[in-house]
Amino acid sequence: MSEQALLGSLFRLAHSLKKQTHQYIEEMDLSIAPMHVRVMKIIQHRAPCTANDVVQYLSRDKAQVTRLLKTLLEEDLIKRIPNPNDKRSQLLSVTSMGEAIMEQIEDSDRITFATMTRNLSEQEIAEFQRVATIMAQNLTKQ
Amino acid sequence: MSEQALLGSLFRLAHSLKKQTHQYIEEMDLSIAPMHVRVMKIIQHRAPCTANDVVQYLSRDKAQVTRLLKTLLEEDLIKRIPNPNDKRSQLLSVTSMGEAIMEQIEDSDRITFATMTRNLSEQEIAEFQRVATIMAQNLTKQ
DNA sequence: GCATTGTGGTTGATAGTGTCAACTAAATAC
DNA sequence: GTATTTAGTTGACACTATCAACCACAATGC
Repeated sequence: MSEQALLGSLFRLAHSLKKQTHQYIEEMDLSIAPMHVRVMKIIQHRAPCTANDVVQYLSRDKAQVTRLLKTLLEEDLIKRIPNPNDKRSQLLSVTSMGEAIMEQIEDSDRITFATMTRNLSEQEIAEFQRVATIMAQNLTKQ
Repeated sequence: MSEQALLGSLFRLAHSLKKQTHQYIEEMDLSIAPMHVRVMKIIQHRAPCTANDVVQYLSRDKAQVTRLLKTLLEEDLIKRIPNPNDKRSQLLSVTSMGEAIMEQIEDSDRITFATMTRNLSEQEIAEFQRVATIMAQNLTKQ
């Protein structure tokens, strides 16, 4: 029975987080969606990286990633240059405009994070994160 | 920075869980989706309940819930009877066929849960669940 | 070299998830 | 008893996700 409670809490948590993201994206007047933000974060964090790196990290279909990148390129939030090691792929990085947007997004994330973790201690949060990471790994590389 | 890691783990976790659900639904040859399963769990757990109860619990639009219920009714997995207290709404419950399906689903959930929580102790899991619930509440009733 | 096979990425089609707005019917407020 | 609110339905549409077919280049094997 407690499994159900856990699964339920996790889904509600993920849904609330996505909703929050959706909301602040709208307030910033960006014509992108939560998944675009996630992709930008990945690119920013692992640049220079390829579309395939994003696919691997998100465990999503490459078709979806192609489309997410297409929008981000159209919006000038990311750019890409030829990959010297492989003419089939290109290296992705965030544009200066994208960086500026990311700063705002990070601010909003901090607020969301603070809301989510209010009345929780540093230790509780750290422990939660540790276990969440283990669980995510357990499910992906089974 | 650690916020990003936490958010990332949570999203990957939720995505993996949905993917698992999708997979075992397919293996059972059910013509429903993960959200239908979640709705069935809610109805089973809180029967007799109304469509509105499901809406509240999921924090989803009532239009979506209407359509999820429609499919479940067509598939004879749930049934509904007039609500004696309110002629606008109806009381939902799981059919015996639905109950049988739910048992299989619970089995699959147990496997998923075991996979997800392998190499984690009872305490770690309990603590994780406690914090997850608090976080979900923090975000919903802000 | 050159054919075979594999990989990075794109495109089309389609299923699933989520929300908004307009509406009906019944309940509640006054 | 009219006005307002609430439960649920329907239409329209955006977002998320996957599959299959395809092209271009890379890697392998001969």
